[in-house]
Amino acid sequence: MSEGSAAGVADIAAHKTRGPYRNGIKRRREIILAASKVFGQYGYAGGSLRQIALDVGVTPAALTRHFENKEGLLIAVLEHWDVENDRVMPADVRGLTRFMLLPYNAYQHTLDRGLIEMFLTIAAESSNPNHPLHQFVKRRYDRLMVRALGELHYAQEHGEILPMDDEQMMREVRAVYALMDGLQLQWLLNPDIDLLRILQDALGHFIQRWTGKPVVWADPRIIAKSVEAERAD
Amino acid sequence: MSEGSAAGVADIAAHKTRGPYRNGIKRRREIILAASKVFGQYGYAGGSLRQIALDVGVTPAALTRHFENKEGLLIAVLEHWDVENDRVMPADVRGLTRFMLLPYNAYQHTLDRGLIEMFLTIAAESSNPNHPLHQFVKRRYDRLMVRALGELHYAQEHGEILPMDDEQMMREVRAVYALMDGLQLQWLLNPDIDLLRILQDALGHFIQRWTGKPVVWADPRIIAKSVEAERAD
DNA sequence: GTCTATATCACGATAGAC
DNA sequence: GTCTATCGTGATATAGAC
Repeated sequence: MSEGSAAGVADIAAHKTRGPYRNGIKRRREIILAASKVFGQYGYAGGSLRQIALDVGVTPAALTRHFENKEGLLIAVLEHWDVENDRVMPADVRGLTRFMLLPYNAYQHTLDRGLIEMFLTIAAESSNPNHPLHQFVKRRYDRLMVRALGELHYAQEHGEILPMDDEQMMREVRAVYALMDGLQLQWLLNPDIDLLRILQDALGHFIQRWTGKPVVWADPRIIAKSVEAERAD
Repeated sequence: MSEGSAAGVADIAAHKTRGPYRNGIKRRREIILAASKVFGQYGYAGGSLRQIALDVGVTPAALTRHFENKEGLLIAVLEHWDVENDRVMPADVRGLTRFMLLPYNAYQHTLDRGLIEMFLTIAAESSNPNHPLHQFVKRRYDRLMVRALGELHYAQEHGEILPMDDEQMMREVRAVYALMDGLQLQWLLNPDIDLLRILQDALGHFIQRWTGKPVVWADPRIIAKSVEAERAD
């Protein structure tokens, strides 16, 4: 849940160019931000359109003008943050470097508590096949896995890591992302833990096995730079 | 979320011995099982007392005779499964052995999908400090961490692992449980993944680092035996 | 594009009969 | 111990005025 695809860009772009929505795009953004906060705090089932509308300063009816219904709003929210995340973890960061950035990426997320709450809550909530958003969330996570697997392949093809068979690669990728998600859950329950350090330690051992060489983590100032990038919205 | 304390035993025992509740204990159990299913499927906020009552075959009013309110019911559910889990992961399994059993323990959980759904959903949902169950769940996870840390200490004192400082131990423990929780989340979204194998692989590398020796996993028949134990309810 | 007003429904909880 | 009946609340969603 810590990284995402760029689905939904076209959708948002459409609203930017089509006439009738010219003035609505700003309000639409406000709604998405408020919805992120509310869904993060109370989950999807627990969060109400009323609360979101109250936050924005409009009535619930105004929300259903911009988004078909509650479900559509959540989907828009998820897609919005997928796009946002591309700014922190650009698509042109490939191979092993992408994995090396994961701890920073997770650390970034801790700067906005509501986001982690939302993604984890939604993921757990929608895990049941009967949940209206199950397919959407499942596909989203599948894409994330495929993408990560591709990057590990890339690393191998470019000689960044020792040879490894496909099945093994998949297991490594799943373990790494499990680590990320699980640790973010722990951070939610106890924000005092040193998420960056624990993640670097654990991921470092994974990567060390992959490369056969000790891991050297980048200068912490990289964090500051990335933070800056994310804050610039 | 994969292992728990034995809190609540006294509570349940009281209902067994005290007169007025003599006949209520069976119904109480039915309610707890139904509640596990419903909370697992819909989360705490999303699950309703009505649905639980419908499952049991009584009216919602009957539920509030057995449990003060919705919150009290969920707490009873969590405590019930903590006790159940002690049968699979007995308290007298100490040190490194306890960690070696974690993959089987997680695998056990996959036999009853509702349980993983419930624990993960509740954990994510209640992670917000404003949630009525936040303190309860936080304390529960804290106890789990302290217990696990204690077992790693035990392993060190008995020469099962190489020396490690306290801070490092805590990080190792947190990483291991993050792995467990995160992988169970992935399993919920895609039950086809080989949870046992991925967990043994990843945890194996942790333990290998701790001991300095390769890990040999126990005969898979151990799984069958444990399953049998859990099924016997 | 946003409002007010409202339809419709489900929720948790309680009172009191049996 | 369980029932019926009901209260008060808050939910999503829609209709129609402005």
